Amino acid sequence: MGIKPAKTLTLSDIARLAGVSESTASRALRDNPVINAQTRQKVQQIAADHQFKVNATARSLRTQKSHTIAVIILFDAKTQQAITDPFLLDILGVIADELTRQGYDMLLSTSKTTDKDWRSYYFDSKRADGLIVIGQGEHDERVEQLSHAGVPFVVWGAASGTEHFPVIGSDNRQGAQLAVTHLIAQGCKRIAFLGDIRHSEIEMRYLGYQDALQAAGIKAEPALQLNTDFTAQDGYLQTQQALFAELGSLDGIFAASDAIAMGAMKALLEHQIKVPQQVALVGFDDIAMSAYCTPSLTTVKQDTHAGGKLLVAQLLSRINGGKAASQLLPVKLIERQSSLRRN
Amino acid sequence: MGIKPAKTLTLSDIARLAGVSESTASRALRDNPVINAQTRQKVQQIAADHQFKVNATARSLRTQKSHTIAVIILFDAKTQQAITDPFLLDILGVIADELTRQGYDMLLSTSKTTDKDWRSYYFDSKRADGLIVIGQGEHDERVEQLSHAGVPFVVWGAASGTEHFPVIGSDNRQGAQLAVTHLIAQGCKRIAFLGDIRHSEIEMRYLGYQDALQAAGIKAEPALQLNTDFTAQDGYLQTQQALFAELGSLDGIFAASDAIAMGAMKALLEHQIKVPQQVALVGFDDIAMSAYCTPSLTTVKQDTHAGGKLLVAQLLSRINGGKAASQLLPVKLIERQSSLRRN
DNA sequence: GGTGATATTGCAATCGATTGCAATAGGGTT
DNA sequence: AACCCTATTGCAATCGATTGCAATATCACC
Repeated sequence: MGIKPAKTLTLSDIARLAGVSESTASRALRDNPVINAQTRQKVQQIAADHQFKVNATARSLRTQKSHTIAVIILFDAKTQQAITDPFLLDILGVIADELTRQGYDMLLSTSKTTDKDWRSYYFDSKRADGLIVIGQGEHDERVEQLSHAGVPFVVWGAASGTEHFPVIGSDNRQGAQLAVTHLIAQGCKRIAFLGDIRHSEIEMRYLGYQDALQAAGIKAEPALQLNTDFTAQDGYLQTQQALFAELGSLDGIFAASDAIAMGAMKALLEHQIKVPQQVALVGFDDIAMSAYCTPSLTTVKQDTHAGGKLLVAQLLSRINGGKAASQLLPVKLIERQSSLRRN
Repeated sequence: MGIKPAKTLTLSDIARLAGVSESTASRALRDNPVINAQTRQKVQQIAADHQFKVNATARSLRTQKSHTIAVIILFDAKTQQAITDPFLLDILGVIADELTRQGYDMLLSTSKTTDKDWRSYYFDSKRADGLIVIGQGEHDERVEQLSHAGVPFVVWGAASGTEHFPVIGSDNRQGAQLAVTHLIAQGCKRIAFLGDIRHSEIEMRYLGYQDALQAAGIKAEPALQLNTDFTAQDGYLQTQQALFAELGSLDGIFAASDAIAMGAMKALLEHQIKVPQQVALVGFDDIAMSAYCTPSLTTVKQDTHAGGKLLVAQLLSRINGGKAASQLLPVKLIERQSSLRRN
């Protein structure tokens, strides 16, 4: 409709147009019942006609609420590349939708960028009312510090039980146990673990791996635990390089993420090792691609939908003066071709 | 260090502590050279000691700049699930890092959530100084409207040449042509196209597909163009369902994204069709997983790094009163197993 | 007609930082 | 000693919306 200079309107413009005071206009727009119904409608009509939007900045300043949540994605200092695991996208999407549904905006940042002081940067500066931290990294002290600073925040990760902040996450230990028990049931005797146990979540998965072995009376071999970054590339390299010596006798792999598993699968197939006949393989996450590689990947499905919603719910509760509690989400084993031998 | 009540400090507190006026304190913190060096240092020292951070809201209100960019991810009305393609994560990560490097915050939203009026919501409300729109969807009118509203924004997508806003994107047509020419060089004669040509980017890829066929003197068969969503699932289903009749004679597939390609590959392999011997396959994007499926996927690599940086650079230039121009980024064919027959 | 209750509306302060302009203090010059 | 210049600093207005409290209007009821 032609180019408008589009000098943005302010509340006072709307008030003037409606012939009322700014206070009345403000109250009318916020549906304050104390305002006469006719007045309210008139003001709202005029505001709508002019596409007026309250200046979020001014409102935030006055109300001391930003209605914004900062989401911080932590990841390896080592991998240090941009966020990369598809699993992150999953949960990020859920969080984004859920926050919007609740009337909050989402400020996104990666740990790479926001170097040090999230508290100051996001909270003290009033950029955000609260924080969602995804992944604890290698036991990041920054997270622990936050809890001493009175900042409302929740973490996606693995609770150790000793931390002073709410942690929402999958039951990693249980999931790993399911996975490895399944491998054992398929006849595997020597099962490798691919993952970096310095991450709390992975550590839990490692414990679950050990639980399953122990329950089956199999002795865990430390040589079969291979530190592996969260990438298909490293899954490939580790499998290739480190497992070489073991390949003859290895008959199962539990990878701490689907991306890692796919890398491992590539390495196995490249060496003409049959999956699952010679080596059975299970991943973790159930990213979209897992069902579509060949053979399709058995994996432990995390309920990202529930997780994202819960993160948001707990954080908002915390912001509104309530309590937020840690919570463990159930996981589910998805059996596919990469581990099913009888099929 | 114990729990501090942590009443957030304001500039006036800092000023008082330093024994200067608020104006002096403000100027000192902003390194205004008019302030005496000693005074400046003293104020900065005190601010640092108390971990003081300027209230971003108040600053924004006063300066009329939010130093925030809204990133909007558009996607299918149909698929309507949360953002899902790994490719998005790639470019999103680059944009996030680049914005932070430039001192901007990033507000993220998906089209699902922000229903209609981004202009009002993000710009008029002063939530953001500018917008980055990723993907044009099925020729979204909202994008065109933005350009008439004086909002600084840039789009990741495909330029048609007629739009009134800057579009940054890969040379999709050229990329598709490379891919399909490569397939033809591998001996393919009947090549299918998987992708939804209602998206401008995909439309360009389709044109490139036709270019290559034409250059080789092969007649394009409309029946071989299959509308396919951006998911492995739909790639699988389309390949399975629609290509059935053609499978005997089909010898090549060009998928408009790697995710689609992986779904297609699954369908092919499931039906014992040898890739690449019977059907050669090429994707688009070069997501991380493409190198690690089996056979590994030949694909057209988009330069997300350059793209993200360019989007940010152009937008900031536009915000600072300069011009922003559309730009086409070169792409590269990455040859892998899924299409290499002679190897 | 008087009085108190109720429904609406407006005044003015406030959120915290920034900045144009005025004020002050030294310093140098003649 | 008078005067101008420069270097620093402070005063006060401003950004736009919200909200406690006061003001006014309206109405019912005795």
